Amino acid sequence: MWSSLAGSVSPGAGWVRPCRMTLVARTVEEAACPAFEWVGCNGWVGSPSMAKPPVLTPQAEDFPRWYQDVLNKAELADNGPVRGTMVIRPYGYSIWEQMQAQVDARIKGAGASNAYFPLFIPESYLKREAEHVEGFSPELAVVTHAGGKQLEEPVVVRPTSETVIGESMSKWIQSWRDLPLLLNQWANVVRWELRPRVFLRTSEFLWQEGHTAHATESDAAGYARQILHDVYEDFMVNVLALPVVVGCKTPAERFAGATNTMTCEAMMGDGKALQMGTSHELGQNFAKAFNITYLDDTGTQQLAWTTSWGVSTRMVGGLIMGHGDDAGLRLPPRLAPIQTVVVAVRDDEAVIEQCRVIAQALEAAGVRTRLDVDTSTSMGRRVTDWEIKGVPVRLELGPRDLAAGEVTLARRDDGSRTAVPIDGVAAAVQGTLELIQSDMLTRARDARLARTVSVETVDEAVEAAAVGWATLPWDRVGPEGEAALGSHAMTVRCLVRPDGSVPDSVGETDLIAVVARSY
RNA sequence: CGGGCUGUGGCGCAGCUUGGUUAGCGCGUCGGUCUGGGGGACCGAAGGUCGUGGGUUCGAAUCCCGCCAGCCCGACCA
Repeated sequence: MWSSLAGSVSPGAGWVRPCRMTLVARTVEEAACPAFEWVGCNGWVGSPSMAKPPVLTPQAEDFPRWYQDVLNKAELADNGPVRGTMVIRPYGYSIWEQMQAQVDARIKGAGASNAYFPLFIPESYLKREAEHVEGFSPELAVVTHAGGKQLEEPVVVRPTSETVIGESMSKWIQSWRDLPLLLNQWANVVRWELRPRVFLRTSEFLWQEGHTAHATESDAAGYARQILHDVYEDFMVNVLALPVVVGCKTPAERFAGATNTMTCEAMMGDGKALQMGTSHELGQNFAKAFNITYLDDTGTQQLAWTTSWGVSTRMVGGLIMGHGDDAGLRLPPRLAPIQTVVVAVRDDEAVIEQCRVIAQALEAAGVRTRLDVDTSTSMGRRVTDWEIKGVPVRLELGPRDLAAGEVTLARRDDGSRTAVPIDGVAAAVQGTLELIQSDMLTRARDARLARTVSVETVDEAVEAAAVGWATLPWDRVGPEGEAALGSHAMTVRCLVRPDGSVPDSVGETDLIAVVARSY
């Protein structure tokens, strides 16, 4: 619909700003909440004594509670009746649908095709790959009874589908001509969780899981990286406006059964990290377990090399916590299900008619538009509601605007309001949407840099990661350092090269570890 | 699984210490009037087996015991 922004995807040099430890001393409150943002956005910042109580719990007061408030008041999701499950409400689901559509298009662009594999997996399948079953068994939901009697072999509800898909791959792949086999499925999966959080960690969630088989290790490695960069990083940076750090997981943090796990990590509004998506090289582990073999062009039987990769509804949580402020959600225009809302200020025939005309013009220009002529609800209430829902641009039209031939354009991201002529408003909105998209990315990147500190020791990293992220040489950490970080509820989120690029393997020298608290 | 806590209209809470007629409050919901440029005001209404089972008592939301559910904090995960 509109051209992609100029910003390049690759982080390049200078992706982390080295700075003094003094910056670390800033409290979370100071970093997250500059001043009186809670009063609303702009306009009146009345005296605190007169101010109404904030609609949402301020982030600086209680970030988890703020998150809960946003989920409720923006009508994104409820808790389900079974602990750890969630009900995704229509507005929340429309956000997910946007993610699906735009990720799916990129997946197709990478050559993969969608298919569907069963929810139920024979328990024995999981057991075929030792590390895999060990990693997942604690969180498996297992069906032992069905059809009124006990099953001969229990079936597990899929926690991920490497095993069933591996079984199909072994049937479908005979020759080198069948490779690469590039599959994807959109599905729900179940991982029984002890500490659930809506969107971030629930016992059931929605995701996309890609599974591919290749003739050579380098083909598999290349494809896993193609997905990582061209699908995930590109989507997160250019659509979600979240400047993710992309790197390799340490062996301790690897996916169960993988030989290499690569990740996109985003910083949330409270300085914690969130794993937004992963792409795995599975080596020949699953090929061996499921006998995925092919005849090469010399007639020799060979084991295939497989990959898997996924992003989930967790990204919705990342979007909320990555961009949200004390007035609620802030959606980047390219993702927003509603990009612009046209609000009629008064119950006035001419005003409402003009609103309709404007909304039609916007739709015709390809802007996802909502018309709000619910004048029985107070203006202030409607404005607040649209802000909580994070709609990027709000057009307010009342008798005063109409008389002046103007409409008031309010930006959700920075709270600014300007009058624009009604003639040509669609073009103005389109321009503003592009501006918001790039400003949100810039703001998020600056915020992350400001809270990322380069240090030299594990102890310094512990201090720095209390409020943000720390980077330090990986050879100063090692398995022992990783354990030490764990005792402070911190982890190495990923390993990157000094220039910010993704290592070929974690065995490279001079790698940098990114340390943070995480969700 | 170990430690701390909570169950009262849709949501958030008060009441319990010291038992006493009709269980309150805020938000939300519904109706109405005035309003309307940043969660408007007023009037009226609906909505509750006080988690559950037992016990004490003339009388239990309140005291005692059991059970259940949930929340927060410590080991795994997209």
